[in-house]
Amino acid sequence: MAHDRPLADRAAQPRRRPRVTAADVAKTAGVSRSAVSRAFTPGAYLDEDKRQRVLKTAMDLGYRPNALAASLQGAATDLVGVVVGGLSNPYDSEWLAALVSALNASGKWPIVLGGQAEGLDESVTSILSYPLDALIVRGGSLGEALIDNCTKLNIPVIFSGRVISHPAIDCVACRNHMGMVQAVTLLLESGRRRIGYIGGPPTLSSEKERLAGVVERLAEAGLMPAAQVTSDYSFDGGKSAMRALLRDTSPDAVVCANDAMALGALSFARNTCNLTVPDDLAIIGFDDIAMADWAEFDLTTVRNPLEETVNEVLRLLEDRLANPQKPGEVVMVEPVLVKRGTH
Amino acid sequence: MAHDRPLADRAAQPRRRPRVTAADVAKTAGVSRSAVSRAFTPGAYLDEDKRQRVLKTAMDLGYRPNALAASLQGAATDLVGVVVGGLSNPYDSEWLAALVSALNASGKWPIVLGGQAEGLDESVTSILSYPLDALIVRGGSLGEALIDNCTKLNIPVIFSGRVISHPAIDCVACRNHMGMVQAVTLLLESGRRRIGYIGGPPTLSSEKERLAGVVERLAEAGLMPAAQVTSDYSFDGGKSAMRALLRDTSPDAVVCANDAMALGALSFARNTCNLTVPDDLAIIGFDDIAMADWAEFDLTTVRNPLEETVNEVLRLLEDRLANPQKPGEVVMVEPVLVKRGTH
DNA sequence: TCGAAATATGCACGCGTGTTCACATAACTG
DNA sequence: CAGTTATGTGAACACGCGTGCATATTTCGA
Repeated sequence: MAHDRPLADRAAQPRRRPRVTAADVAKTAGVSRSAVSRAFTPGAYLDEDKRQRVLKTAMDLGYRPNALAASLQGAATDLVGVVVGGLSNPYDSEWLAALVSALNASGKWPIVLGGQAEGLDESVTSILSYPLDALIVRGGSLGEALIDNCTKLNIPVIFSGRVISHPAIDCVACRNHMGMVQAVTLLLESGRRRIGYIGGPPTLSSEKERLAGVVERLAEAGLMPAAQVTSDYSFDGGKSAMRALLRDTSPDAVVCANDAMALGALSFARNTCNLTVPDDLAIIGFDDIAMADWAEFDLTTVRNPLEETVNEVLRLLEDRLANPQKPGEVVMVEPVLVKRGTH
Repeated sequence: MAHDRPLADRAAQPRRRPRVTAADVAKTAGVSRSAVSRAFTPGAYLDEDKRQRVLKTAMDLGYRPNALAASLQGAATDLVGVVVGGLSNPYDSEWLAALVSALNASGKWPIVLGGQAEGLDESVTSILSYPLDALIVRGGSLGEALIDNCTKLNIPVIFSGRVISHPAIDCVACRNHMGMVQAVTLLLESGRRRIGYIGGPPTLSSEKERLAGVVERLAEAGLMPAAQVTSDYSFDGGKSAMRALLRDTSPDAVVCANDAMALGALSFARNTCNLTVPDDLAIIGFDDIAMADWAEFDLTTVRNPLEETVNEVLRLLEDRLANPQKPGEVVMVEPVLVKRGTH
């Protein structure tokens, strides 16, 4: 911690030159500091000539109001925390890119936490020292413990990809169960009967829902999963899972909990096992990432609508900021079965 | 702008409950506000019992020091701006993920700008209102105009993927020219003579270097590019470029300015034109993104070392913060030819 | 010409911190 | 016990800013 550094050291260290301040501009332009502040405040009384002079001086000195100091007076900071787990899942990357872009477009500035799972809780704790306007959390990347923290700090939390039953929390999530029912139904209709499943980390609520969707739809048809393996949502994880799965059983279809694993499974089946997809084996994924549509893969999958999800997150954010006391809202997004060439 | 909102409206709008403050904790715990501050400051004189009492109260109330208010006293904010262009290039996504992860690990909090090109300059201007410790800029996503702005605001700038000749700016970049020389040399050695090139946006300095590497190495062998097309660093762009290229010429090898385009080109050549790679046509990319190693592609490429780049960015950042006045540093990263199955 | 309304401006305050400074108490020292 | 030193502590200040308030200047109507 910087605090531990003795004061003598801190003085010895070359201090960075301080930022240009409104007082500096005032002195240079020969006006009062209030005038400088007013020059940057639309609608404030200030002689037009003087305003121009102040703005000119500010431009020369490279001054601009310090948003943090301004926020001390109660204004919004426009800073939004964004927590995303390990970015090994391409869908998370796409989600992050879309969200960052959308936040920027509406004048919010995302402080991003993620990339590694370890130390994430700690990072979130640190970031709560900043007066964020809100915190946006991707899926199961975080425990529910932080909700209390945020509530006490009056920082609204918005979950994406996970439903939280809490009176004042907003969520956007996909109907995972329904999506998987559609996928399995498609397989059953084309005569598949030995259907395996490659799942993600079993602790995630979305994973539980997807698994349940598969199992229950199969049960409805009087079937059980032909095999079931757990992996980590990554391409390589999908490959390993497929290896394990094919070692013990010979399914005629495999449903994967996300596209990255589906692509890995597909790759392993084709290139290592010389299986023909979909003739020997059907594979269906979940998410519909950009790569699913590439000719090499042409993956049949369940679309987890990205644009709609991000739009809803932003709408919830704006609503929440406009009315901090409103009750929590749960938005469900409808999955769409995308039939391509692997079923 | 929020400023335009009349005061009456702002008052009518439901104010968010203010954050718990040190004064609140002091009152509740029955101590002075100074004591609260000291309780959170390692090495400050404070009775241990009292400190525990304060911390307990703070925990109950959900208090934690406001980092922004604290930064007013001259401390570092630990906020770092990160500017990345449109994230259509997967290498940019990988770069962002690695950088965010590394920054988090060293206690810096990245404010991310990117996703769309339009309005990026404007966004950067907005974000400079915050007292950032530094600004990290990816490649050619931004004009040099902002350097002046940042210099005046005393915000250090670090470029990644681009060399800037400025006395006080740090950069990390790959020897693009050398990388392309290696790629072309490999093709020449295996007997290729009709070598085409698919380039990225010609305004980028890295693009100019890569193109120059290709052209000059060919010239050295007494050759000229068999064809040359410009595209946008995306997978689909690579497909289109390959279509255009094959319409007019029949090269025996194509060098691509990045992997995403190379994969698109590879996909088009194989799936649409039924060409055999590498027998009919060799394809070499640049970057070595994760997908290049997938069995479907097995792309021969020039590695643009990601981990090393990010490590250097972080080192430059720490050095710069430790010594704001030190001269700018240019770090060159060595590309590595990765021979796989497409040459 | 005089009063009132409109416009322009400086002073002072508060936002939430960390830290200095002066002071009060406790613990030693001789 | 008197004198010095260690240990705690609260009041006060500064950080950079926006804004309420009171005051100074100008404009306007009668």
